[in-house]
Amino acid sequence: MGRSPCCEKVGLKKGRWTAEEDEILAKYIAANGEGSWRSLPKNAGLLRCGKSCRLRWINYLRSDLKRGNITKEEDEAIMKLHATLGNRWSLIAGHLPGRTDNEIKNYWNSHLGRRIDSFRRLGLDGGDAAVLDLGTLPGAGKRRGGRTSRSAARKNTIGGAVGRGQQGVVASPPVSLVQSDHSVVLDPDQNQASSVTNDGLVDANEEMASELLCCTSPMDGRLWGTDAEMEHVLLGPSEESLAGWGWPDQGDSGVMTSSEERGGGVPVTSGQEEGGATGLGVERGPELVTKGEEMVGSSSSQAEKLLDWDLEAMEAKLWDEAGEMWWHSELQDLGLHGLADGGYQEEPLGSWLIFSGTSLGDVTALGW
DNA sequence: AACCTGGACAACCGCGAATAG
DNA sequence: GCTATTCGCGGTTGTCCAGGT
Repeated sequence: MGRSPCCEKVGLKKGRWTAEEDEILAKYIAANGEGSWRSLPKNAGLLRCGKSCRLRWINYLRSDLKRGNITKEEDEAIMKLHATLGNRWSLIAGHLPGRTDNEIKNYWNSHLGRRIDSFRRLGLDGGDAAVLDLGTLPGAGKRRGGRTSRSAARKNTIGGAVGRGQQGVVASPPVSLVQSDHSVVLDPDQNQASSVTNDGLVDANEEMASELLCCTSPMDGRLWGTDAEMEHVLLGPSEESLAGWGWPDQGDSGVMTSSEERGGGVPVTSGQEEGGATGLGVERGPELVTKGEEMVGSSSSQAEKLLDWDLEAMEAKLWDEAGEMWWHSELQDLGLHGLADGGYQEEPLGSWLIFSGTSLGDVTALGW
């Protein structure tokens, strides 16, 4: 049985609300209160769907809404809450007075998600425990519109270009792993992961903790992780650790994930699992590629897909500053230049970073 | 100066849950 | 208990705008 539309759509206005419409809606609700959204537009004299009126009121016109930029404290709260609650935006919004679920969702998609995505890309660091301040990462700070830099010219979402609006990282929040309605967070004080439900912490699983990635410190809001964890961030947990955790089995589901559509080979769940449980996306990288191993064929190709850094822009910057592509010669020194199928020919800098084990610190020391 | 591009945010859409009749 | 309706949520798309080319 199909559902009847929430309201008669013929002749109804769509798109941006005008100031006049806002005024009519606000006055009507002030006089009659919220609710009865279906009949509201007709009674108020608005050519809008009741659903649209509700959205407009909840997300924009309500007097208790807090306007203005998300504060640093709110930013940190969102990070922490998302690590625990996942994409349950309404629940997160419930902890942030004056903020709407839509606002937080948009903020996450355009700010925090990208920051974490950047962190994950930068996290292939052979050094000590990586600790990055979110505020220092790309995407931090309020900014409106406009192109950013040369790096913006190349689409840098997971697996490459995605359709407008998909915003890449949305489907795979990296800070927690979910089985059904459980998510997993890591307590930096105890260095262990805990399984979390809506009701709160329910059990700790140290074995899982050793396998799971964690990038967010719930305590101070900074990205956090040991070398091993950073490796997991980029290369993914082991097959065994994911057993029973709803890892999307390519070919079984019959539903092509967005990454599969892109041919990326890095499965990403759609975010909302069948059956109502909100599933955080789980992203797993290719097999671990160890420095010093023979780097041929699919392994190195997979590593490059995983690493999908903005290598073109990075190369350009290094070229600008160093005046030469010295990594080419280093690859030659490693005896790797010229491999037909290594993948690095298209991204020699990426290959050099992988093969040489150059760390984030090394790259940033170069001014990147 | 005109066009292109990407970021930010508002709004829409579809679905499931809850509720009313 | 069944069906229709309403509500609320999360994902997605559309639009605006400003910086880059």
